[in-house]
Parts: sequence; C-alpha cells; structure tokens
Amino acid sequence: MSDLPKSYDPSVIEKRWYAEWMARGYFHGDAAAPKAPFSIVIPPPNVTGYLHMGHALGRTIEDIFTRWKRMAAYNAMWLPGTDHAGIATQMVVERDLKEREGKSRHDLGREAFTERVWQWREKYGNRILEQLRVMGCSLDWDRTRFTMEPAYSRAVIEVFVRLHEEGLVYRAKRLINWCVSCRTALSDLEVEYDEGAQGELYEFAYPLADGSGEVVVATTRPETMLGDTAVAVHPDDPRHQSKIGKLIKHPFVAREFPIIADGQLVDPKFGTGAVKVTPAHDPNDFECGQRHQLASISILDEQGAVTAEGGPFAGLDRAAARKAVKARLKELGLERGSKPHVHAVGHCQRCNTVVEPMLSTQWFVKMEPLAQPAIKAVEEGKTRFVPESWGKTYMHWMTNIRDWCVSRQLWWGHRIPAYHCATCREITVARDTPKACSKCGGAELRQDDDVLDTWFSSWLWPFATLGWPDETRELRTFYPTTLLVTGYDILFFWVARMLMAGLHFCGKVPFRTVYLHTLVTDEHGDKMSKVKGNVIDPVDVIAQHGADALRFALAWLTTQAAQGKNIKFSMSNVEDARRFANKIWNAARFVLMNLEDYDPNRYADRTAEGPDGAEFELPERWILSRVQRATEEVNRALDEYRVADAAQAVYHFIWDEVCDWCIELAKPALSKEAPPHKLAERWKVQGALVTAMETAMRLLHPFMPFLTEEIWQTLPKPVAASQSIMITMYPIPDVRFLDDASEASMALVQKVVSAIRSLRAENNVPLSFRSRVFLNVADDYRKTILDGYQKLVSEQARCREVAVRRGGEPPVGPTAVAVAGDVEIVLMIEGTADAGAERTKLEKERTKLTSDRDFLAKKLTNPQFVERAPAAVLEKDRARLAELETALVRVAAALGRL
RNA sequence: AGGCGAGUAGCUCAGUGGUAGAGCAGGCGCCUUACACGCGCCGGGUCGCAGGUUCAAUCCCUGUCUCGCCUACCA
Repeated sequence: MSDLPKSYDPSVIEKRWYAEWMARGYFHGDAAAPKAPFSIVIPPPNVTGYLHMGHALGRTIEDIFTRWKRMAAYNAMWLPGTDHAGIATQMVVERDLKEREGKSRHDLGREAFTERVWQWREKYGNRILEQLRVMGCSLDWDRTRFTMEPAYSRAVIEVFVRLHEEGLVYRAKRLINWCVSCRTALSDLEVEYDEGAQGELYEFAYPLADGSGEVVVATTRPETMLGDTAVAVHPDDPRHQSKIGKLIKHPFVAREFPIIADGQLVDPKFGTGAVKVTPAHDPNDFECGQRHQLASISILDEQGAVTAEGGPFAGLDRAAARKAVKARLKELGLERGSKPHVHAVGHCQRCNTVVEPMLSTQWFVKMEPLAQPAIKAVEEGKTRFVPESWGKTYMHWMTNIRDWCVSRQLWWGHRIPAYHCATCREITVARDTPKACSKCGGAELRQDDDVLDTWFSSWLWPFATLGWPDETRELRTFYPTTLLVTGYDILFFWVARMLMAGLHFCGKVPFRTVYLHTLVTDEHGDKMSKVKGNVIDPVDVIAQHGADALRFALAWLTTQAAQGKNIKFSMSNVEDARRFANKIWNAARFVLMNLEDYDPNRYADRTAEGPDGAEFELPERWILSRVQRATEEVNRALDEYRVADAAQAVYHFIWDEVCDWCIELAKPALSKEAPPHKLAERWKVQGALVTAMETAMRLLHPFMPFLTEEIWQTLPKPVAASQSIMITMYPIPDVRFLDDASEASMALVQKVVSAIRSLRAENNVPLSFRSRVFLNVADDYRKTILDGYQKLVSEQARCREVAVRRGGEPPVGPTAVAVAGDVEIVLMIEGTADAGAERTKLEKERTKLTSDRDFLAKKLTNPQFVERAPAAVLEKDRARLAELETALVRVAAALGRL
C-alpha cells in the first residue's frame, strides 16, 4: 500500500474505473425498481457538437446530483441523447460536401443529401457522448435517444397532428423572419439583434400625384421603398394634415398609393413625421397594412434579390438594390439627406446573415392556450427555478408570448405531416401518408416540403424519450423528471416550451426543478471563441489534469449566480482542484501506510452502538463529530442546490480538518516509537482516521468520482462492504457521534496551538527548539480542559513542556506573550526576545481590544438596546465583553512586564 | 423603452439585521519522514455613493452612479 506513487496520476485510473462501472451496469436506472425515482434528461447536445465548457459545467452538475441521489438509495436515471439540430447540422454537412466534392445540396437532391447527413451523423454524431464518458458522467447509456430516430419521430408527428386537430397548429401567410443565406424561415427567438449597430437614416421625398408638393420620409432600408403601398402620418400632425388622402406617385414603378393617417404607427416627434409603409417587409407596416387594407408587395425573393415587382431594379441583390435605389433617387433630385442612426439589426442565429422580414406562408403554433397552464404551474410551484429569480423572466416572456413559426425550408429534420392535394389544393394533416385527399378524394397528394423547427422536437424531450405516446413503464416511473439542468440562454427556446408541451400532452410538468446555470467565459469574462483564441477545451483539461480536477473546479465555481453574471474560468481553477486531488491522494497514502494490525471488523463492532464502546481520546471524539457536521453540511447544501457550498464544505473538511488536524494529531500514536501501551490503543486512532477518510471519499464521490473510487477501494472495510463506492450509501449524519463538548475542547486546543505557533514564528524560534510554555487561564474549567490536553498542545506546537496555571509567578528569562481568547500564553524563548517588536504587537492588540471593548460596553449601557434586543444577543454580547475584559487585563499585564 | 441583476480584500467570488469570510495572488519562515501539487505564520476591506427605517444596516426601503444581461422597439 505504501508504495503508492507520491503524486496522483488520474490518467490510468479514470479510464479503468469508467469501464468497470459500465461493465457492472451501475449507470442503469430500472423502471421497475421499487425505489423513489430520481430522473434527469440531458439537454441533448447537437450531433454536430463537441464538448465545450458549458456542457462540462451542466453535465458536472447533473452527474453530481445523479451520483448523490443514486448513493442516497434513489432509483437514479440520467438519460443521454442527441439532437438532430436542423440548420446547424445541415450547414455542417453542406460545408463538408462543398469542401470534399465542390457540390451543393441541390446537386445531390433532397433524398441523397438527407442520406448524406445520416451518414455524417453515424460517423460523428456520437463524438460528444464519448466525451461525456471521459468526464465520468454516469449516464444510463441503454436509454440513449436521438431526436430523429423512428420512435422519437413518431412522437413529433403525433404532437403536430394532435395540435392541428386541436386547432393549435395553423398555416398562414404572415410576416416572418427570413434568412436569405439559410433560405428558411426562422422563429423570433432565432433572430439575434446586435445592439447599437451604426446605420444610416436616409431621407427622400415622394412627389404627390397631383403635383401639389411632396412628402419626405425617412428609412434605414431605402430599397424597401420599392414595396411601399402607403405613407402614414399622424392624424393630429398639423404639418401633414392637409395631405391625408392625397396620392403619391411612385417614382420608379407604375403605382400610386395614398397618404394615410395612422396614430399607432407614427410618432410625430420622430424624423419628418411621415412613415413609408412597406407591409410585406416590416412587422409594424404589416399591421398598419392590415388596418388600412393596403396591398402587400413582396419585393425580395428567398435569396434576397429584388423581384419583378421592383421594376428596373429586379434581379439586384438587396445590398446592390439599396445602392441603386439611392443613386436613382439622387438623380431624380428626391434625396433629402441622411444622418447616422443607431439601431439594432436582426441576424440569423446560425449564419449571422442579416434577417429579412418577409411575407410568407408558414406553419405556426398558437401559443397562448399552451402558455396559460404553464404559467399557472410555475405560479403554483409545481416547477421551481433555481436561482428563483429566473421565474420572473419566465413569466414575463410567457405572458407576452407570440405564435411560433415552426416550419423550416430545410431538408434535415422532421418533414411536416401535411399533404397537399393536387386537385383541390386542400391540405390533409395526418399521422400516416393518406391515400386520398380528405376533401375531394383526389389521389394525387404531395407531402409538404418543409421540415419542423428543431425545437419542435426538443420540446418533447422529457417524455418522448420515455416512450410517449405509449404509456410506458418508463414514463410512469421517471416522468415528471426530477431536475433539469441547463444554461439560461435556452430558457425560452427549450425550458418554457418543454413546460408547455409536458403539461399539454402528459398533464404534468416535465420537471420539478429547473436549475439554470450561467455561461462559462474565460478568466476576463470574455466569451470563449475560436476567433479570439481563448477557448479552454475540457478535453485538453482532462488530458492534463484529469476529469476529477475539471469537475471539482467547475463545482467550486458553481454558485447560484445572479442574472447577467458568468463563471469566469481559468486553468488556475483546475490547477487548484488538482492540488486538492493530490492532497487527498497523499492523505490516503498516509492512512494506508499506518494501518499495521488494523482490523476494520473489530472497529465496526466496537463502534456499532456509538462512540462509547471505544473509549476514544479527544482527537477521535472530535473528528468523528466533525464527520457528522461535514456530512450534514454537504447534504444540506446539495438539497438546496448550492453546489459550490457543498464542494467547499467537503474541501474544507478534508483539507483543514482531516489533513491539518486529524492526521497530525494521529501521528504520535501511530509512530513506530510509540510506547507499548499506546500501541494497544492504536486501533482507535486508525479506526477514526479510516472512518474520516472513508466518509470523506463518499461525500466527495459525486464531485470527484474517479479518485474517490480508487482510494475507497484501497481503504480497509468490514467484510460486508459494497463492490464500489458508487453503490454504497451516501453518508448521513449519525447523531450518536455528535459531541459538542469535544468540539469545544478541541477548538480551544487549536486556538492555543495556533497562538503558540504564531509566537514561535514571530520570534523566529526554530522548529528544532522545543520551547517551554505557560498557559495562564482564568478559570478552573479552562484549566481542567487544558490540563487534560497539554500533551496534545505540546505535540502540535512542538513544545518541551506545557504548564497550565491560574496565576503564579512570572517565569524567569526571556518570554514572548500572546493572548488567545482568555488564555494567556507565555512562551520561553532562547536568546533575547525582541522587546520592541513585542511591545508594538501587544500595543496594537490592546488598541483593538480596547476599541472592541468600548464599543460593546457602550452598546450594553444603551437602555434601548438592553430593552429591545433579543435575550440571546444580549447574552452573547455580555459574554464577549467579559472575554474582552479578561484579554485586556492579560495584555496589560504582559506589557507591564516588558 | 421596460424588466432582471451586480457593485464586499490585489483578483475571482461567498455571506449574514448584531462592527465581515473563502480560494488564488502577496510577504516572512520552513525539505517538521503523507503531500514543496506541501507545512506554519503574517499583512490586506469606512461591504459603490446619499438619505431613510431600526436599539442595531454590508444586509431592509428610497434615491443616485457604474457595469452586466434579457425582452420589445427603433420610419
């Protein structure tokens, strides 16, 4: 055992254990198990995806909770899978096709191209799942799902058809967002606005048809004037009132259109107070057009080129058209100036092309009826958000929800189950390809070319993955899922929609708790991007420092962050975690090196009824009590989704208590030079040490699964122990081992030891010099405690002798003095003490003590405080005041002696 | 424009109605036989600013400044 290497090397261990866990089937959640379920569905990564820090964070959190609950005897099931990611995947494969063969998808045709995407997916689509294995994620791989697999597709079609039957899916000609590069419609959410883009507000004049003058309008998109069908002014605007009802003659195309009054569209304070109205290319203008029965003229085609409606500009790309229109207006003397104008321009989320509002026939989902129950469910607390504040954001969006454009003009995705009749143009929506038109009986039917928005399949994920629409055992056992963990960036895209779908199709919320984590940025708060070159690749991190280090670093940083704040991640976080792993490794080495003659069964027998059976010394009673505190703290933190607090609690328990004190306190008893009577008692020290370590490993396992398994396996355990730490019980506090008195005594010992070390350091007393120390105490209680533990103090503070006394003559010779609480510590030092330094220090301390004392004294003589403050606070302050008084006397005395 | 949120140690962040904590960084000293990926010690904060409530405010309220995010709009 003692031949473990001096440093921890994760590389070998991690691979070995993951394979072992898989082989033993530990990750599988049995739908028939008679245990309380705990289920999570993974946010399915895109098949094009590779692991990035955001995934690493989310999956670490999920694995922490899954492993924790699994150990806590829940029927834990964490479902993996991938998303077909319509546009993203199609783009990747198109690019690949272009690079390899110089072909476009149109060269291949729909069927061959789709086949190509499937091949690509077979080859690369599981890459990210492999990476999750490297991270140690305890996913139930038998349940891996894919949003385009037949069973899942069936659910998607079912949902579309049902919504259609319910009148919640409709087809309509609406103004939608169109990406001329992806050549598809987009939902509102898929349009990103880059705020504050510097643009131009261009003004030009429309001549009135009767020659009586002109009206000047302003626009940021001059080319859209080709589709103008009105100019609107405010009805109360005196500048324009006389023009209302007059006609404008379009300068380029043979068309006249009216000047209308519209108080909704026009803000008289903006620009010239006259607005050009282009119903086919602007959402507000579209609505205005509806109000006034204006014609809608589409002047751009699906590629962004001007249509025949654009007259002389037909065929020009929209950018060229803008230039040409401006040039022509100038020629005609209609240009009226331009000024810089900051406004937001919508871009395609996938390709960053400027999105055009276009009039187009698309499929929509009516959202308001779906949103109502989902709003109610959150109001009633059926699903709660962590951090809570996200609930408000959710509510805001849900109460202002707009219909969802779900059709996409792509090839990769679920084809819409709508069939167009060639004879009567009726559309039949059906689960299976219909034989004949539902209206005229015509047999010539053509399926709609469009596919569904990727999110139209994702929003079914929590139940479609469990077998819906069939009423499966999986669904009964694991739905609603317990927890959903995802980034806040897809709150609307995914979380809100899942709530709506879950309630609508299953009648229950899809998850009880939504944990929204932050985004991970680089250490300066900048988004990681390949272009900037600041990407930290989790796979590299794991290769360098191990998955445990990465996971622990992320867990450490995972506070319930406020909105708008990110996790600033740097390699130094991982290095810190790695040092922690190494520390644990070495603590384990120490324990294992000192287990001669140790019998875990004997220890288990003697402590089966609690600590009394073993007659422990203070360090053992103390650490076994601290084990319970740590256990309590970690469980509570996890219960409350405080991941960082949980990680930090284990960290401090292991490092500060087990390593810094427990092991140090154990050393004398374990020493080869220990006297024979001590040797007989050694099993208690070993037992407490092993217990502390073993419990610590279980507490830490959800965070650092590999290291804890490796160490746990080597620790001695009673014969009936499990095969793996993964399937042992998560620690729960054992109140029989709680020992307030021992914790208080140990706290005093620690305080005194620290004070002595401090004195030694300040006076440069070398480690080799064994000092004599006098501890002057105020009461018999303290004296009794310290008398009992003076041996511990002298061992830990490296003293020759520790004498505890109440008063008595000051020792002869040079001393250094400190006060720890109300214990005065007098350290005999060799040579001369630095009296000046000592005086300065003591005086500083006196100043601090005095100010504290005065503050408290004043407070305690304030009648209003004494009258109104709670008794507990009063009592605490009085005790503190007494302590300060004693300490002051000690310091004053020490100063007097100098 | 509306909403959400943040301003606490050099940095990154916790935190509580009773005069503040962690990790890292910094300084000093140590190879004290588990660990130098380590050990011991030390320094460092009028808790953004101004008012208010309270016996008591870093914490609650109001205002204000700065920063971040979200939604909508921007002819």
